Amino acid sequence: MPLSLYNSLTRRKEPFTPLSPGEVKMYCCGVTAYDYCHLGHARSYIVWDTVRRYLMWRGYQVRYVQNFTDIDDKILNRARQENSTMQTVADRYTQAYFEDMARLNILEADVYTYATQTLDGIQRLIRELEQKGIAYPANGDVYYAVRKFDGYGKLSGRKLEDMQAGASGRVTTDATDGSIKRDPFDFALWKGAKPGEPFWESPWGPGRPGWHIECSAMVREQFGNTIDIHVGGADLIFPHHENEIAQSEAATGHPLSRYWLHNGMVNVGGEKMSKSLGNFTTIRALLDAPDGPDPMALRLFVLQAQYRKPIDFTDAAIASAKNSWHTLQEGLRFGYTSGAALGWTDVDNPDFGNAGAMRIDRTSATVQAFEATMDDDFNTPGAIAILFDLAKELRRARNLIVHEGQADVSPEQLRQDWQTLVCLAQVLGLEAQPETASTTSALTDAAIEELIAQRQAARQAKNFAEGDRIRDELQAQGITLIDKPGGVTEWHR
RNA sequence: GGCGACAUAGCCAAGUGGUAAGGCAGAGGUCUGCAAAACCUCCAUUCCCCGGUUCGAAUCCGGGUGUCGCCUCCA
Repeated sequence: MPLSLYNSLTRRKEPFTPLSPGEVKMYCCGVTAYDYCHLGHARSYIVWDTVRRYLMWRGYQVRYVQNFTDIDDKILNRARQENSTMQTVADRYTQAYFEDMARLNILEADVYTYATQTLDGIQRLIRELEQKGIAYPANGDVYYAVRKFDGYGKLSGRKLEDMQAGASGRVTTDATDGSIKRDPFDFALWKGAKPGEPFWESPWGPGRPGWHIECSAMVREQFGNTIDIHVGGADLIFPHHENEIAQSEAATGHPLSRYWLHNGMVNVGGEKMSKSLGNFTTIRALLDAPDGPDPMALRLFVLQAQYRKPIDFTDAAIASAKNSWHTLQEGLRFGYTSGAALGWTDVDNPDFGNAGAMRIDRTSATVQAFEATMDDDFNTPGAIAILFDLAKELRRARNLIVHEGQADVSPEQLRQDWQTLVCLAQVLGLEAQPETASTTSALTDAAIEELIAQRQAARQAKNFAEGDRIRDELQAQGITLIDKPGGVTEWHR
């Protein structure tokens, strides 16, 4: 069964066939580096990271390019506020971006592009558009004449006439924004620098590029005329991606991208999370909160909804994701917690638990079901349900081993299940680290046994308060006690 | 006003013609001094509403209602 994905350009699901067999050229619109990333950004990059991972799992060689917009009015405003420079501000938030994404287990792009490093390509593109009569200079600015491009509106499904007619109340103010545009929908390719603003020299005078042109130039520089998949937030469809298409296709005469994928928004109380509404939570604020979720729980929160649908960010949703992650995590740690008890001989191997080193049966019913689900436009909620089946099976086995001494499934079968879980989870970017010493206790086994004996004595003396105190003390150090019939107390870390 | 989505249990969420996955929360039972952990079991006769097509619809068609996004920077 082929991988099919929903193409915003055609507004339907289509089978995926790349330009060159086995290779995928993928471009993702990145952030404007003027502030810390919020959960909307988190969702977008988690989703595209997952798509990329799945394509790789499916055997495609993926070349993934993402940009940083480091020239922009908002960065400029920020720099002015702090009496700093655009570059300083952009560098700071670019660095923060890398930190946040690493925590969310988002793979680094093959190439990161920066507006400040693409000036030549940008100017070349603008010049071509100018030569073709599609761009026109005006007072140091350069604008794109949208009416010169027949396909304008094909991605967002709108017509200039409709926008003009309907937008009467909102765009009329355009008439006062200088009136140097020939049409209110024309957009800036180049902005002339006002006194005191940073600038780059150009054939049209000193200035800086408009926002949309950088992506067109970057894609062309990195990939050529046409790529396979162009992704970004749904809020970029218009005008950003529409304008990218207009710029690139008018210049090259070729389709910019064969498939356009867009992720749904993160909502708060039913409204889009955004800077302008002020209802945003940054990734780091959420993760660093006293009772904040594990980054993997956040990842799970995002992937438990289909990527095109809106998701509502609420405390309850995060709490649910935390608990869900706990279950998955237990399953993922199965090899570390129970492998030795099952007689697995390679638990001390450096590669033990490493998905990349595992061999699993890709024809198994479980893997086939996972692929069939993911093939349907990256149905991660369905895929996660499969992960839960495996994780619960493993958790059950682990508990049987802890409580009864042995599981009711063969070590070989458990090995296969565990490896399948680890590998499939990794495709979704969900990974659990083995419990480290810091999360468990520094107590020696002997010390623990001694405390348990003390508790046993207290309980026999009906001094339950003391007994419970010892139990709580051990629990606080990550030691769980299990009182079994017959006065026997077992424990595990 | 234009364009586009979506509406499934207390909450989140799959499922696009064959009789409702999964997660969270909750309930009961076993066990316990009480717990915890664990194990077992239960938890939508029904998919926003009204019509229609069909042997059969959450799924298709028509109409309605509601919510959201985009039309300005936005992941």
